[in-house]
Amino acid sequence: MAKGKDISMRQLRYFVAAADAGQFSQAALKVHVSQSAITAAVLQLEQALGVSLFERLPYGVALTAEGNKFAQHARHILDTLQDALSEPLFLGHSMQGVVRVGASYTVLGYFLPALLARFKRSYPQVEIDLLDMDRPSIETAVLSGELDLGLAIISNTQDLMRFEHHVLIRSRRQLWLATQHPLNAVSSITLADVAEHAYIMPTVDEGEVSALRYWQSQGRMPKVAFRTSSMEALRGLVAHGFGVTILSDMLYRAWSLEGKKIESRPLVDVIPPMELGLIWRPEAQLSEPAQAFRQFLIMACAS
DNA sequence: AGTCGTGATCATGGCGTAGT
DNA sequence: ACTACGCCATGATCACGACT
Repeated sequence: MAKGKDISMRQLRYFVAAADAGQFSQAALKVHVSQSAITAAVLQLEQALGVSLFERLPYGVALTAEGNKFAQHARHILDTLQDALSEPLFLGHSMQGVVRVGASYTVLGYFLPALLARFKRSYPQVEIDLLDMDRPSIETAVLSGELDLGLAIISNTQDLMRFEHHVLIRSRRQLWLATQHPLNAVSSITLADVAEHAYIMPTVDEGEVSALRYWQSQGRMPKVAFRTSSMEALRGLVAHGFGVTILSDMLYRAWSLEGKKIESRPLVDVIPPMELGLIWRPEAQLSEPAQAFRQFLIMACAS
């Protein structure tokens, strides 16, 4: 760094885009600049750092070991900046109070923990009183005012008009199956194909009701071999080839508890996505901390 | 003067295809 | 099965312009 060149946020943005895309030209499309701008930014970074960040391949680029490490830092820097820009820090540190939040099982397990940690950093004095409840109980408690906010799979909610709501996440539903499962050899999989094979029915968070809804609308029924409310059991059964299931990407993990691989494949039939959302009482005057938490979730999920 | 972006152009290497 | 060829997408480089 003899010339004392500074590293800019722009360079980091382009670098991360390139690392994500694996191709400079694709990264260029994503950040709306020309390919040469990406090349230049990466070159400048490499010069400033004194290491090569990418291995140049015939088709695209691949991160080097150093590049991979630096990419983690770069992502963290960009995230931190994003947080700083999107969160009202000036209010956050002084704000105090309790927010009563009800969340259903999968929301609690797969969605909330990371977000709660981030919220805590910005609003250290706000306490989130988190309750594990099923969706109908959350809805009743929100309407009666026992809860400030409810977090649930609102694609299951019958009459959403009773609430103010905001959809935080739409998650595509896909087929989960073992690597060696015969369906994995089929190029485009339909519900009719799935109906031929043993099906593992998840019962947690109304999994059965929501599944049967789209099965019935296609005029078919799954061949249910097992029912379980345990996600880990479900993963284990799928990974060992005892059956397949259809669940949202939010819940998907590539490995079962024993470390066996689980594949996920799209279905050609139209299956409604899982919608995770926030509900609150229509005419309720939310407390400041509750408003802050609501706003935080909406902002965090928008990006 | 310095920064950032663009488009034209170049060299490289994989891939498909036609011919043997 | 092998080879030679041309096509194509890729990243690198350069000259130039806009902006501050």
